[in-house]
Amino acid sequence: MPADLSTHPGHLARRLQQAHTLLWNALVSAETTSPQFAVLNAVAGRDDLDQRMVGDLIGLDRSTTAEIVSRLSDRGLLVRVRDPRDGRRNLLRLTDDGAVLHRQTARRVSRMNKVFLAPLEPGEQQVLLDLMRRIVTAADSFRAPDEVG
Amino acid sequence: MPADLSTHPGHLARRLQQAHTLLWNALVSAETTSPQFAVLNAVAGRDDLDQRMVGDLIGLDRSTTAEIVSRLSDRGLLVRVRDPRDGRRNLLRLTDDGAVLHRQTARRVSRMNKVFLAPLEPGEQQVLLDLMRRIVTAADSFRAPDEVG
DNA sequence: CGCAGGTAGTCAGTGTACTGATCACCTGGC
DNA sequence: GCCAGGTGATCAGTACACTGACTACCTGCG
Repeated sequence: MPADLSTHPGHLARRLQQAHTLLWNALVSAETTSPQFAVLNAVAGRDDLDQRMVGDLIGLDRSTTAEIVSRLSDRGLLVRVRDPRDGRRNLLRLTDDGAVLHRQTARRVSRMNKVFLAPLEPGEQQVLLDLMRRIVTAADSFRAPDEVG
Repeated sequence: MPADLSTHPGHLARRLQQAHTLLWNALVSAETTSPQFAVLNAVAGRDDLDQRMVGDLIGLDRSTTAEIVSRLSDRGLLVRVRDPRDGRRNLLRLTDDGAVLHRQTARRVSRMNKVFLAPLEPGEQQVLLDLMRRIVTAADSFRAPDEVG
């Protein structure tokens, strides 16, 4: 009677993310989460991004981005500055601590990604990333079909 | 300076799940979430499962399973019965409403899965599911390395 | 200049998802 | 029969992730 969830891409995506979180906590950091790293990474080396732009870059809505930014800011990893030229925007900038943590974390993340994908052959790893990317891209254009006019 | 997240499997897994949730709300149900369906699906056609077993089947910890069960129970879709033979366990059973909803939702889910995977060729769809499954399985045995003695 | 419409941020509310602590209950050994 | 250790459920706390409502602010049109 029940359906076999191992043929359901949504279920597998959830399990995949779950496995990733587990490995992240073990090999990267238990303090800085993967979405937090995504924010640090987006802001790294730039000084003109606001929260909305960061959210767009990494695929998060405004509310969630604000929460994550607020945690990073509490930890002194980045600062929120009101844009003097546009009073609506919060410009985000890494602090020195934030830049150091970003570099350190980035190195661990790339090691972790290797372990995460290790059950697959190198060719298969590329195929997996490519197929996931194509679904995500297709869904993005489904979400905002404005580009084509 | 910043890393390219489109080569990070964890980031792609999050985006994939996000795309899935969007499509689920549009094509399956905005009331019943995917994890809620997973619980209904696990319980369907059985009468001897407790919360722990359901969580193990679908890959959820005890706390999250309890929360989801509690929401489904509030909506009258399943009942929690104390096992008379083991006072620790909550046996879960679908109500008639729950069984009807499960069947209806299952049909919509299988349609939705086709749409979700539509950007890929049929062969590629199988490859994607297989590669995701292999990572998840490998992570499961990493988590609980007891089976082999 | 002044206002209409759009935009960035925040807030409230809901729903996963986890850890760690606690309680109730069962089981096996004595 | 009792107690030590294990197990199922619950609770508190933290962190995503979304929608919808609201505020502050900018921009362009008249």
